[in-house]
Amino acid sequence: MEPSERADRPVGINDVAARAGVSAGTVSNVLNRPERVSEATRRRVERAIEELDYVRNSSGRNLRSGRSDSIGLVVLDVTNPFFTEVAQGVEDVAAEDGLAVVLLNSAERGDRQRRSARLLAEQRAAGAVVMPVDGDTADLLWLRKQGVSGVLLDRGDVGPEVACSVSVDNLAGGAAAARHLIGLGHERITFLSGPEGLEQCRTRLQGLREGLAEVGLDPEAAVRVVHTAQLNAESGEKAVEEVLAGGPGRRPTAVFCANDQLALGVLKGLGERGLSAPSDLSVVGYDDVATASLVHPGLTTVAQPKYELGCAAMRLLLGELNDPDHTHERVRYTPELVVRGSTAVNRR
Amino acid sequence: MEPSERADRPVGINDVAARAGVSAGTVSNVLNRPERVSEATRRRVERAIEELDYVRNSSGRNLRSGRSDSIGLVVLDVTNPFFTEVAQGVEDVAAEDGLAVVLLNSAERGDRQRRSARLLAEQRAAGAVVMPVDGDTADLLWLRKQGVSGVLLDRGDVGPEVACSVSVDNLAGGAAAARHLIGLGHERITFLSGPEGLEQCRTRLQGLREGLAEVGLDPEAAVRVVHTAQLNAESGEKAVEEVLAGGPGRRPTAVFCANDQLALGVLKGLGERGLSAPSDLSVVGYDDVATASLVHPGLTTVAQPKYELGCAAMRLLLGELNDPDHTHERVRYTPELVVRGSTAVNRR
DNA sequence: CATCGCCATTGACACGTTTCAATGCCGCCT
DNA sequence: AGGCGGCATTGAAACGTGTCAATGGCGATG
Repeated sequence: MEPSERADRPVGINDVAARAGVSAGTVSNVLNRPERVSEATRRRVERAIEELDYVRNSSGRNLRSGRSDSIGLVVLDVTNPFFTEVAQGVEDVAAEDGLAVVLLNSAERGDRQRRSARLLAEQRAAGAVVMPVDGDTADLLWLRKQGVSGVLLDRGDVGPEVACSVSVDNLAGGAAAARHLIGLGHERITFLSGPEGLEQCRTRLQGLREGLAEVGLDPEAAVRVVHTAQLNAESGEKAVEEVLAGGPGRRPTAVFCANDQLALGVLKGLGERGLSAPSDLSVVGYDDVATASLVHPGLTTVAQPKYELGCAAMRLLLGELNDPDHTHERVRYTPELVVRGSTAVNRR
Repeated sequence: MEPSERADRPVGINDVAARAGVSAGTVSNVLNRPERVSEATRRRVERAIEELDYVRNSSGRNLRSGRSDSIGLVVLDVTNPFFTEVAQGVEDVAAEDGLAVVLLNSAERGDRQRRSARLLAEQRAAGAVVMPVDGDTADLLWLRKQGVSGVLLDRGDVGPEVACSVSVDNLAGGAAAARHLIGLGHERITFLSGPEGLEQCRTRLQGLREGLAEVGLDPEAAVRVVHTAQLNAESGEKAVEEVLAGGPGRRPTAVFCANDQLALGVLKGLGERGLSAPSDLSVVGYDDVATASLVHPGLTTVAQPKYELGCAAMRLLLGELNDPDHTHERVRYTPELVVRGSTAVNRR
């Protein structure tokens, strides 16, 4: 057996150069600007690369260029299908330009978001797509100050003078839910919200109220708000009791949840009490995650274009990276109501 | 306003050194071995770091050390909650040791798995946790040859002489499902499998057969296999027709699905035909994803310790990274059946 | 035949960090 | 007082790559 590996020292560009009988610079050219090197030597170099199993060292490369060729995607909860679908969109578009995507999970925690931002800055990431915790854009701005272009996605808000952003019109989403429920004759609606202070929830609630006001209903009287600790199914399930109990007025005939996860929890909670949607309570969710169409009855929900959201964000980022004098853009989608079985006309 | 940023050249360790009136080496020491530097200078350096907003460049650091401090996690489908829960486990354990996790999505495609492996090799990742596409461990082995320690997770198989691995006993899982269904009086069972050739599916099926044989039933007569194109809900929904049609014998009274996603699709498909589990068909899934407990009826399923799987894999990897003379281990979990409403005694 | 220009290739340097042997300083012991 | 040990700090080298001005060879042109 021949000594195929002369030493355990990793093989570098110089080893390849030696083997092919050329200089290191030429090898680098073969890798990065193949057109500048003659056919013959290019083949010799390529063979050497293959024979030595050379893989280039991106530390060296990035050090030299001052920039890495991967972008970061900071997501609020890898476990939530909404975010992973967004991630798909980002990945697919990034792949078109040969950029690698590093998926980072802030788990809705400010400290982890900060850690992620630091990591990306240390790696001199080419860019970042950030869905900020609690709409806290400080880390995004810090990243930009460090020279890492960042795009804001889905939450939070910054002026178009500082960064690109992609969002969905939560006001319109809330209003769409309102119109749907009104059309079915519901006039006492509970809004099941997440933790207090989430801008996202507040806006959807406001949309709901405005939708009610549109047809002359008094939002204050018609809607009651219940807060939960987290935007997940468990919280939704626990909240059922409080939702059903009703407010100072009567028991509600419909509930509009800030989130599909919450809504799914509510559906489960109803089942456990021998009740069900829509006969005992009409239920509307928000997001249209895959599960929404799998449960029975299907969940009526305000659908967000998740995949497109990711694509759009990545496109904006690419635009900023490639175009030297780029001007920030704001892309805003309008959500669409998807009607399934969890809502029906009010019979009370 | 003072010129807070003298130039747009990024600030490096030398700028910090100059500002603090020390050498670059000392700054490096403050960062990496603070105990070697005197209290006074340490504070001076820390102040300079803060004032200049210095963040260290990991390219330089990694170049010097020959190794990066992040590990890669190659996952089959970011969209599937099973994998994201595993990812959580990996992340949490990695965080204990200050390692960053780069989540890469192979999307069940061999070429993307290869690309991911290449990326990790180029970055000289500290290690990798790989869930191989089709059990194809070639890329894992290649990574190891490149000096990147890799742990095998959930699928595929390599001897303990080449790498650590973590898996769940699919044979036992299949048998558990079998015993449950037999106990309920089912004797004609359809196994709803994924694409042909998936080792994972084959083993679960074999477990099912062995479970039946245990009580003297003829596996060949009792179980029929239906293949789907993908392991997702859509495929499951489409397969309902074929499942219900039954084989050369009678129509089945129960279906055991290779995957919760498939099972959820089946439940939906039944509903669309005015049928339901468990009265028309008992349904058993595999994985116990969150949705399994949210649908109505709840999905009886073979639960895998997803989070623990991720933790275990990362622990093994850490062990290999820290212990110079490390010997590979094989960790194997036993799944547990979770009984919910989608299965009942056979009344036919 | 001499000169010019073109093209492929080279060689050296820069990127930002870590490491390690060498330096200088101070206090302690004899 | 002189010498020695310990400790904080320094300076230079090294990591692997990309870039760019300089080099050398070759063919074409006058």
